Amino acid sequence: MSDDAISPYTLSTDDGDDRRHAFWADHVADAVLDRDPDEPIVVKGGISPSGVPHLGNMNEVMRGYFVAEVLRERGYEVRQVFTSDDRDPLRKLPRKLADLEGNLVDLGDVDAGALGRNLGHPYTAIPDPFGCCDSYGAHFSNLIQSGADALGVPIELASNTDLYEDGDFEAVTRFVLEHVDEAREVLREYQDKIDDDYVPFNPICSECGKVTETVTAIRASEGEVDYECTDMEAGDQVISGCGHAGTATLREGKLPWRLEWPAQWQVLGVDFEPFGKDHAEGSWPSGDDVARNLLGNEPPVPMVYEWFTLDGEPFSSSEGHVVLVDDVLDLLEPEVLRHFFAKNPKKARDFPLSRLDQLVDEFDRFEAVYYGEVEASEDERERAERVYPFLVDHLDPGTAPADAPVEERPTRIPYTFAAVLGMFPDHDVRVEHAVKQGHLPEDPSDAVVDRAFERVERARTWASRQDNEYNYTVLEDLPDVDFDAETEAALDDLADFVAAGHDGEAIQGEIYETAKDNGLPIGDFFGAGYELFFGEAEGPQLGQFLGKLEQEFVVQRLRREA
RNA sequence: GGGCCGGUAGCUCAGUCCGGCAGAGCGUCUGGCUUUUAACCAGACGGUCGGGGGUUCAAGUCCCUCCCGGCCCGCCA
Repeated sequence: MSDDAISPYTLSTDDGDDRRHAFWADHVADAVLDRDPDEPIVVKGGISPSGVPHLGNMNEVMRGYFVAEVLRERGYEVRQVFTSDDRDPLRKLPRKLADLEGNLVDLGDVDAGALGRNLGHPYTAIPDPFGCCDSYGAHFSNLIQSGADALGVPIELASNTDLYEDGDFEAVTRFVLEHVDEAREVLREYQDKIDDDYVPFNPICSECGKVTETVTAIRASEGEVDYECTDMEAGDQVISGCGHAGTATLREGKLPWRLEWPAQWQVLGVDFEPFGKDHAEGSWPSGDDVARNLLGNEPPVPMVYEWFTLDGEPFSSSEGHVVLVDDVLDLLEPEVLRHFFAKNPKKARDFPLSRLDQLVDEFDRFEAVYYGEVEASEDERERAERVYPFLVDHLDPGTAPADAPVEERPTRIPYTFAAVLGMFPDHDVRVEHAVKQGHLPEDPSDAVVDRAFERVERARTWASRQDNEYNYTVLEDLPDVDFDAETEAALDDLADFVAAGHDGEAIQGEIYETAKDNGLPIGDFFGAGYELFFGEAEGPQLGQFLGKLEQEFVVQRLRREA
């Protein structure tokens, strides 16, 4: 490894002066600008379109985005390029796929045989299993693009296949093959398999279409190599070659990853690139080395980000433990999700679908701190003032709170209260409750209600998908019930208790008392309550729940009056 | 085994780069207010800053060491 290799842990490094930033992206932007980059400054990310692009993959888009936006705010022209490494060969069949709407689909539900026959082929040369896009690679690239779109991030998607076919990679590929000895020498530091016959170029077999590994002759000046289509090991299985011996141009193949990444930096002029921690100790040092000591380039400013988990478990496309951006945006507003990605990339975090309310509450506070509505520490305020404008559409980055038009400030209903509102099917009832609780102004305009109630729909979807304690629908009208005399008496007693004004905990206790006083088995009494309010045999903790509803409604329903 | 990143209140996280009283929200508890409340207000409880050692007038922050978790250390990407 070269001695001047730079640490990818950019956020852990000293600026070298007294600059102190509330936002990590400012720290990175400083590091980029210290290089005196030419404009447009290029921020890159990229993934292999091998399967379902889940929320974790969005780090690759969002981490770069915030740096790009900070640079734009400082007056620089910035391109955010995203490479789809779609010339990579399919090495194993994914167990789960996703259609263009983001719905997960089992491998068995598509033509798995057609996919299996394409092992070893570039993703862009494999038919789209859903038949909707030009290729397998294009299909999943589209999903990445729509994820970025949904979060309002303008990326320029660059297909590796196109970069090869259009000749953008030709010069650097030729250079590598002309300096194959030096290339081997650099790579040998990182890979055991580099012998004197190793050629860092993988031609695509003209006969069977597979990405091959055996180059038998190099004619760099003529822009050609000879190859033999030999067997290829992929994990624990072998993808067999067809044995064809042929000739390929430098546009008809690909560079191996350790060279391809630095080649992208050179061809696209990349100034900054974030990447997951899996690259930190592996391909980053080798890429840095290749860029400096083989290609003679300065590598981009790097930044390692930690991975996050989904409900405490690693993302796993194959096991279906994934969530896509579109799924998440059914549950919370884009700005809340952007806030999640604006947090310190050095920390491994959980994305808790089960506790999304906490994530939303955190954002609501962050927003309130920005607008100076709540007390906060100096650090917290500094961070909110700097970061918040990057999260929302209604402010430009760099806007100080004093300059922010207050009338644009969104009305937010606390998330769990929104979930409670969601239990009522009737719109007017929802509004009534929200106004009464002070979460909406008196006589709110339709526009204010519509905007605030977007969260009600989301919270309702959340309750339904999580099937949690908010996933119930309150019956608007008295259901057709027929209780015995004891039950009716007990319900009347409970109604009197509620009418006297007690909180949920007290009501819960009283339910037990009332049942006992009237000689009812407690389970039957709870059942009667669930029947009355939900038309179901079971429900949420009843006392707590009734305490959350409007008293008059509860009393009338308990008395079977409405 | 080696390298790297992380570990702060019950939960979610700021604060570590640059040493200066251990912080916020949620949750819990107490009280208040609203002639109803999950709302609102006030307060309380809650900590071995993973453990230990060192430097310092002063350490969550710097140094050493150990523990735990993740990533990397064959190929691929």
